[in-house]
Order: sequence, then structure tokens, then C-alpha cells
Amino acid sequence: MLENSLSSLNESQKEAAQHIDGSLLILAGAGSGKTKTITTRLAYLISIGIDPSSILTLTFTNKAATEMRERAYSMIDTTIVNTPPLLCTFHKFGLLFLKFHMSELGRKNNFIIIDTDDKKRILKSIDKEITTSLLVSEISKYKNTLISPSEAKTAAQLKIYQQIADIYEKYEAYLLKNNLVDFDDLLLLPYKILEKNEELAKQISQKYQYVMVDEYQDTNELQYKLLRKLCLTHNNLCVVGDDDQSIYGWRGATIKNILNFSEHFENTKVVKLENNYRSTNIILNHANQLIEHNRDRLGKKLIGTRKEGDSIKVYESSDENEETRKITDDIKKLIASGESAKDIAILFRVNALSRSLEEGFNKAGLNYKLIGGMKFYERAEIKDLIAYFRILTNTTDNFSLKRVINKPKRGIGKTTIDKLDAKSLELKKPIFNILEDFEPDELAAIVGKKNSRTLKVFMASIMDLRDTMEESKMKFLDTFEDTFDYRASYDNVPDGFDRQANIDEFYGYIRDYFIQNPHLNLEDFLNEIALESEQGELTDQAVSMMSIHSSKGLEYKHLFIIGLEEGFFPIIGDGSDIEEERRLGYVAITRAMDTLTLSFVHSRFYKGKRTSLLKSRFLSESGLIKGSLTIEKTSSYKKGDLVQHKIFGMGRVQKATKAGKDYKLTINFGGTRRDILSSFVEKI
DNA sequence: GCGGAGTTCTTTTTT
DNA sequence: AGAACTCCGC
Repeated sequence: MLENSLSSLNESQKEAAQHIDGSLLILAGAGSGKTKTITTRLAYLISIGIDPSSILTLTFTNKAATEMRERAYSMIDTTIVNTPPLLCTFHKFGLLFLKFHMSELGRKNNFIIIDTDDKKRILKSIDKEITTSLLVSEISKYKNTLISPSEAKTAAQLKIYQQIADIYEKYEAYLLKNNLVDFDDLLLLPYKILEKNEELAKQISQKYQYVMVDEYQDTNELQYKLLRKLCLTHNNLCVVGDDDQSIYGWRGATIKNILNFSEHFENTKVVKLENNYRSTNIILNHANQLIEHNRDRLGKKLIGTRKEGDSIKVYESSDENEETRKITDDIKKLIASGESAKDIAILFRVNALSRSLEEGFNKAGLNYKLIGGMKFYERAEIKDLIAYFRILTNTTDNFSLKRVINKPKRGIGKTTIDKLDAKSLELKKPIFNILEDFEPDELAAIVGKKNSRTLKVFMASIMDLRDTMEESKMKFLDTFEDTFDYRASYDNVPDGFDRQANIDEFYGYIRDYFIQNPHLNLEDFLNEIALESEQGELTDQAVSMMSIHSSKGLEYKHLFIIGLEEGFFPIIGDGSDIEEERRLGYVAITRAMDTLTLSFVHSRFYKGKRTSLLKSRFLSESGLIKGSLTIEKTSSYKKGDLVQHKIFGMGRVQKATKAGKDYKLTINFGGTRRDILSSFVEKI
């Protein structure tokens, strides 16, 4: 199998795939077979006898990891290879590492990973003045550049930065106290441990003799430093990247890492992959035109290897409903002509744009899957359940306990929680133990008689549930519902139906997990899902919708990109970087294999109001807006629309029936009624 | 001290 | 539009 894979590579790809020792930089343009190359390299290394468990491959997203794993495994004879090579996201690797080595920092390994939402909550509780989004990004920036709270304090010139550094310090203290770990910590703490313990660093580096990194242009400083540690005893680092596809600058990614790779690591071999095997020449041509407007780049052109292809379509619509209608019409036609829905995707810069699409797809009866957006595990009801289950496995988890102490509502409010918190701090004892150990009277002295009773009942239920769990993993979900009525608490509330559906899905997922893994317990389950963002993705016959960020590394035969309007794409203002926006445009366009349709509207409903918009500069920059391309100008008409006719002037539509591409309109021009085709009037 | 009603802010993107 | 936050009545 590997032989086939190797022989299907071109010369440069082969050179990269068969490189063994020493650092290797693969500069790979979009669609140049980058994933194929490094997965083949992975299989190649194994085929020549290198121990699979000594190879580490790191990616950025779970999706990329999954895809690579599948591809690589199909090339490896899994019957011979006993331990599969570790292939996961940076964060997952950090998590695995911390599970083993957290004690190096004097912390227990039953820490809990908090997500951005939890992080915001904590920051809000520390400070209410400064916007949390600023705090989130600033603190993240500190961590990713290895600046400690005290260093941040010293460096702070402006008052606002002193405040932020102060909050940063408190935030870190809070995490430590509750044994919490944020996403940045998953990279930062392993680095700190390796920095502190040279011996361990050497060991780890010895363990992973071959390290590969996908999407290297998106690594930040911390990730680079971590890689340095991993390669402490060798120089076997192979990275793949494309400076034109760097789209995570807002997360601290720096192109410098890829630009300076050869200086960072000795004797680097550089292989360039410039042939594009994915897209038609027309698509590549416009992608090249667009990216040429960027100054901050190494400069390269994608070289096409396929046919010329169909010209790119640009749709102009008055609003998102019309836009959706055109796209669903096209997709219906594609599917009718025998295309598979899974070869079709719609991309957008802003997740919120998916809403009108979803409506339109439901109306049109088309299957779709929305990738990204509000993630399953980020939903409040799922996080509540996870919090419940975490308490069961870890009674010291104050954070989770506080989350569910009043869910479903049992009359425990903020004041009571604050009191418990204070007591917990005073006695250096988890709230759980206070609730458990204190006599009702003692507890009443803290929170009052009524609450004391409520909390004692709550605790009794929790203890009960723990016992049930010990007895039977399968039974405990029923017991959980019987005692807490969590699902039932969403009866008769707005969107309770959806939430209950999520709850059911989650329960089903847990049950299935225990059926599949009888020897594993709840704690294993919780660990596993901590970094999982998407599951059940492979619903087959459905059109995909996702943000451009999520689309990285993917390809579709037929692609639609919507929302090409100034303000939506590119996003302009504050923290936005026009070059990065343009790279996003480049990434988006280069996802398309055969056909590409771009769409912009005159107005969009967003954040509660309708805004009029101008078409995106990217349309002209990519050479699409002037010249000989098809611009679809039909708009939809309905009764009551105001229209303008060159001769008859302004009139109001009284009747509109569809006639092919046009509409047959009955228009009232100041009292005179005329039947006119829509192509002869302009909508106002 | 808790829960419901009004008010403000948000996300651009992901682990 | 929807969540998240503030304020005031039981």
C-alpha cells in the first residue's frame, strides 16, 4: 500500500516523504498535496522500521488530526504495527503530558480544563470594569509569550495595562486554587515543566525521535519553544506550512516561525511544493490575483495542473434571503445532475451568517451539516451535565459544584454560594466536603436553616448517585434523572425542546461510550471529551457549511462563499488585519476544486438590525468584478415592491410570477397598470 | 436573599 | 437576535 502511495507522489513530494533525519521545512501551497506528503512520510518512517511510538505528529484542529490519522492508517499495515504513532492536536498532546507530569508543578493531575466561556466568567468575577474580551486576549497573549503576571506588572506603562496585569495575577491564582487549566495552559504548563526539569525534557525528546507539525505557519511563540524542547536531543523536526495561509494571527500565531525556520533549526532541508492538484486554472488564477495584493509574504504562485475550468460565478442579491434562495436553487440543480451533497460546501467569514442558510435549507428540504459554530460541548445544558459528572469523580471541584448547585433551581443563590466559597477558603476545604461533613446545624449557621436543609438533600442525592455509579455505569444516568430531574427542568421553557434533544444525545453518547468501552469509567469519559469539539461529523449526504477558519485543509468540488461584503469579509476595524483577511480569502477560494460561486448582498440582518453593505474589495482584487464574467443580476420580486422603469418611471408591483430567470410583473405606474418583464425594471 | 423583568453588549475566527 | 447582566419586588 505504501508503495502505491509513494509512487503517486511527484518528485518534490517524494523527496520530502523519504527524508529521514534532520530538520525539514516543506513549503506547501494550497492543494499541493501537503497532507498526502506528510502522511506518506509518517507511513514511510514506520515502513523502514522506526518505532511508531517514537513518532509524534501535531496538528491544530481535531479535524485535521482525524483526517490525517485515517489517511496514515490506510497506508500502514496495522496488523504489524502494535502501538500506533501519536497523532493529535498540540493541546491534546499538552493534556496527555500534564496527566503524567503535572506533579512536577506541585499540582494534582485531576485538573479541569476550562473553555473560553468559563474563562470569561472567572475574569468577570474578578473585574467588572474592563471588557472581558480584552482581558481574554491580553492574558492569552501574555501566556503565549511566556510573560508571568509579575513580569507583566513590571512592564506595564499605561494604567490600563497595570490593571490587566493585576487581573491576570488574580486569574492565575484562581486557576491554581481550583486546579483549573485553560487552553493556553495546556501548552504553557508542559513548557514550564520541561524548562524546569532538564532531565525530563531529555527523556521526552528521546521518546519522540521524530516530530512533525502540520500548518506550521499558525504556530505561536510558545508552540515554537515547546517544539524546541521536544527536539532537545535531536533535530528531527519536519514542519509543513504556507505563509499565505496563516490565518491565526489573532491567536498569537507568527509567520516568523516559518520564515526563520532555517535559522532556528540547523541544516534545514527545504522542499517546495508548488503544483496545485486541486483546483481548476481559473480558480487558481483568481486566488493568485487576490493574494498578490499582500506585501507581507514570501511570494509564490500556485501552478495549475488541471483543466481551465468554468468561470467563477458572482451572485448579487438584495438580501440574505435572496442569496440563500439562489444558492439552494443551484445546489438542488447540482444534486439533480448527480453530484453528491458531500462534495458541496458553503463558507462564510462570520458564523452568524449560517442562520439564514439553515432556514433556507430547511425550507428547501436540503440536508446540511453545520461545522463549528456553537459547539455541542459548549451548550449550557451539556456543560451543566459535565459539571455534575465531574463532581462525582472529583469532589474537590468547587468550580463545577458551584455551577450546578442551583440547577435545576433549588433556591440557592449567589449570596449562599459566596458564603460557601468564603468558608471553603477559610477552612481550605472543598465546598463538597463542607456540605458533606457539617452537621445540619453547623451548615445552617453559614447559609441559614432553609438552605442548609436544601443543600443536605442535594448532597444526599449526590452521594446516592456516586454509589449507583460504583454499582452500574449504565444505571447511573437513570438514577441521575430520577433524583435531579435535570432533563425535566427544561419542560415548558422556550427552546427547552432543543435542549432536551441535546441532553438525550449526550446521554446516548455516554451510554454508547460505556458499551464500547466496558472497562473504562466516567472519569475516562470526561477526560476524553475535554478537548473534543465536534463529533458525528460524517453524516454522509449533506452539504457542509462552515467558517473559513474551519475549512482549512479541506476541499470541495463545488464551493460557495457568501457574505463578500465590506465589514463582513473583510472585517474592518479594531483588531482586524487586512492582510490576514486577504489570506482568509485566499484559503477560502483555494478550497474549491471544480466550481466556485461568490455572493454578496446589499443588506444583511445582523445583531438585531438591518445594515446596508458594499461589496467586498476582494471581488475586484481577485479580478472577478470587472471583465467578462457572469454577474447574476436577477433579484426576486414580490407584491408591493417599488420599481423604476426607464420610460414609465416609478411604480409598484401588484403581481409577480416567475418566468424562467425573470419575473413577469404587473406594475402600477401612477394608476396605469402594465405587464412588464423584470429585466426591464430596477428594484428600488 | 432569590427570581423575574428590563437593559446592555456581543463574536470574527479556535484550542 | 440572543445571551448576559442589572435592578427591584416578594
